[in-house]
Amino acid sequence: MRGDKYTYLTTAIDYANGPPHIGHAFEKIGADAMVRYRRLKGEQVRFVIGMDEHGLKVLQSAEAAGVTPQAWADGIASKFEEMWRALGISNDDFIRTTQPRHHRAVEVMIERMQAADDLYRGKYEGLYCVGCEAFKTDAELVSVATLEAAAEAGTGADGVAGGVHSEGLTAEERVARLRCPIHPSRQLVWSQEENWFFRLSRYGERLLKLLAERPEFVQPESRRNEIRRVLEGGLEDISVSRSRLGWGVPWPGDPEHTVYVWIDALTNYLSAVGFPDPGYGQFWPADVHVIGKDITRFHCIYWPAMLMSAEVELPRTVWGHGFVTFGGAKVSKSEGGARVDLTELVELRGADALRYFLLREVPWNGDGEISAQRYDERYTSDLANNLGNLVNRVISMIERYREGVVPPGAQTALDPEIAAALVRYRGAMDANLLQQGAAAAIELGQAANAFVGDRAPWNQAKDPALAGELDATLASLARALAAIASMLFPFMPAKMTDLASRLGLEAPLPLESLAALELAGRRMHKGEVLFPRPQE
RNA sequence: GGCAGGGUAGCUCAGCUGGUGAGAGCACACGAUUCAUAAUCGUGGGGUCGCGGGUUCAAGUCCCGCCCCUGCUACCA
Repeated sequence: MRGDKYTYLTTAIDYANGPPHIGHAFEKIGADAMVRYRRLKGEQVRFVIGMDEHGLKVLQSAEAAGVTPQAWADGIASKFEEMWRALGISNDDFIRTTQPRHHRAVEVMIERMQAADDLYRGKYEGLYCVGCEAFKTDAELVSVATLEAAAEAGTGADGVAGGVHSEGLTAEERVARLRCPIHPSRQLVWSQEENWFFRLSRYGERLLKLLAERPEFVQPESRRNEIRRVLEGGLEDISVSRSRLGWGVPWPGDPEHTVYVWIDALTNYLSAVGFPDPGYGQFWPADVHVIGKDITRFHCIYWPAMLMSAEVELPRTVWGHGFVTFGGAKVSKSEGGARVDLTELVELRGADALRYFLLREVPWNGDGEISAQRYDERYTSDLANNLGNLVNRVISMIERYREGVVPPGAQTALDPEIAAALVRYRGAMDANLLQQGAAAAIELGQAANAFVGDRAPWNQAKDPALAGELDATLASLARALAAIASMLFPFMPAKMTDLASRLGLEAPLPLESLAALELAGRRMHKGEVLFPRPQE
């Protein structure tokens, strides 16, 4: 219907001020599962991940490390790319905001927005921290009273969480009462600078209309309701340039300014597919922007408004996933995730087990809690006992009773269960409910295990008159394993490719081919235990 | 403070527009089985369904009040 249009799926680009942690990984793993599922359905997919490398924090990190900001960004970017390779993330491209192709796209966006008369020079004023060389918002500030309390408690300023409510206070009151937690001894300055502004206020009605006509634009629903509330409250124009910050895309025609984060970072989704060259239409509009729920506003308000202004088609959906918490602590991208070392977690049981665990444990449309104990339990019960053991016992029996070759066999009671599991699986995966998709596969494993008990193939094998029954038992079980290999491939690409090869297949089969699957004649081999039980 | 969502077995959660004895998975106990990774299958114990009122023949399921948790409340990404 859409010709050879690719399915285009993106993740948020990560900010280059620190190494990757589990919050970054959760998002990429989930997005990768969505991508691999779509490929399994036969879609041609473009999957892009990237880095946001401009801005103050990158500059500061680079200075602290004594390197140029570009060198700093290069280092961080390579760490991220290494991690994505280690986790089996199948992105086709890695866009970086310091690349020339991105600068070009940003410039064109600005030119178009300018042509629409949506950009103007205005004054931005607010509390400015001289130490940080940056304006600060309420969310980034603490009150003097809070600092004093912390000092009394002996915890110091480091542990103080930001976040104040200063609406209604005069500039003088704000200066007197609020401090930057990074530079608590310095007074903030009420300052102003001339910036470029985007007439976001023009787009409120059109955005409300967008939500009404295309509710799927913001998913899941809980995120959509939040966005609607913001829109109903009315929009103000936003400043989109900075004059005191050098590290960014120079503002076209006004090189004293650099492009501030919104137009810069969000435009990556276009620059990665070649915008403004006409070929970008092969990929654009994006089918799904996968993002963390904390940045839905930027993707569901700023971004579509910018695209409307520039007369570029809007993405189809924005998916705002939730967060992983570890022992109650948020481990999102912006919180550091210091309590869980991602590299250690990958090494513990391998990338595939981690991918499975996260997506099985944390709903893709909400938050979830993980722990080391939980990982143990989930791995042992789902992967080692249920699935791994099933693979082992089925292939063992085929080797023992049929020389390792799948016999031709009639349908059994298990086959309708395979079909039913596939229906549930597709329903869940099409709705991006990855957790439920994984559950459907494991439930099929449980059904297959129960089926083995019911049929007792070891008894069928003792009576030559039951040879046909035994054939049917083994053939059905083989079909179940092939189905599971495909269903779990988006979650565990390496392990399921391994499983497929043990089943005599080159790779997990496309979903379409599972309906009328015939494996007779395939030679199976058991191999090493697929998911070893944790050693005690 | 306002808005939104949530508080159901030890843990993670299903329970849609009110109605047969309140469920699943994991964990635990017992039984069965031997193809298999001390794995598997079956059975069972265990819950004042946040608290207090109310509507109704009947309420986790509706209404009111309260307590607790989470998210959002716009220019950090």
